[in-house]
Amino acid sequence: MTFADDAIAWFDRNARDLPWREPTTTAWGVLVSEVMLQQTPVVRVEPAWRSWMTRWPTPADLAAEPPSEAIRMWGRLGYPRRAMRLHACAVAIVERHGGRVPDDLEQLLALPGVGTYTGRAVATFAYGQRHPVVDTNVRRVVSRAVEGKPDAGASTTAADLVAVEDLLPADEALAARASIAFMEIGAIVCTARAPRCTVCPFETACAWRATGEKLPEGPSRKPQRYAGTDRQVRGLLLEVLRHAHGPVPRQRLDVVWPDDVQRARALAGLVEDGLVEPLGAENFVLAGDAPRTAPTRWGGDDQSIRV
DNA sequence: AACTCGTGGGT
DNA sequence: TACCCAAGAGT
Repeated sequence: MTFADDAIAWFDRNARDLPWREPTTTAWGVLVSEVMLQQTPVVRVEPAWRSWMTRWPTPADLAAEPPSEAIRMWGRLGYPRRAMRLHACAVAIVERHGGRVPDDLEQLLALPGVGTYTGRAVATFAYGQRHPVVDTNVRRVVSRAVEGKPDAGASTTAADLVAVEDLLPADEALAARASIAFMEIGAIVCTARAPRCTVCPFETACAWRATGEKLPEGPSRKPQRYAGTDRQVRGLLLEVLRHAHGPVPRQRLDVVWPDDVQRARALAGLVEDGLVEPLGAENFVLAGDAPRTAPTRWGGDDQSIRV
């Protein structure tokens, strides 16, 4: 038996029942799930994914609306730039690929918000191709089971892709199944802090298990602060803008954070990222929500019309 | 290569 | 309580 065989056998009995794994899920549904799952736990993604797919069943549906609607629907999933990139991704899919999510890896990787992991995940899980799909779970599993090390590097390297590809069965369909199985084992069994080695399909073959499965003492990654950072301030500002119907006066943003310098920097960052647009000197809206002025056939006065 | 970018649940 | 960490991408 191999790691892949054992992983597939385990997955067949233990896989979570997630909506984006249903056979009827489209490639767009898979892509949306993968972007939402970037750094966000499954339990929070699931309801958001259902709402999103109900409102925008195809890339063209999303592309037809302004980015502001995507940012609002994103809710509190975190890292809202992902919402904007997913919108840009939908637009690109319509423009470059006629509204169909491409099945070619190079074309996938060229889409906004689609990187090394997400591109391969879509090619593999939506289209059944054979690619190494390497996320934090897979890096950890391979690091432990194959290399005997308690944890892997912080990001995916070219060497990681090669190491994982070496584990994949030659058969395309089996390789795709092994990839989702490796991820699931990392998410459910071979977890970062409290691995459940006694129920792991790799228990007897695991190189790390053989060494006594010692976890490193300190934090393996650098501490991730939040309180008091620009990220927190951006979150507070965006929360106000998400719930606003019309333009938001600067004064309403001023009250969310006392430090003028930091607040201004955070707001400028949101504008720089394209999440927020200034409207005149003293008002702000989510990207795409600016009322457009259009000429009317009744005369010269500009009239604000929502488009 | 190192850094930024949200949010919330588990321990 | 504070800290860890979660299907990463872009610069």
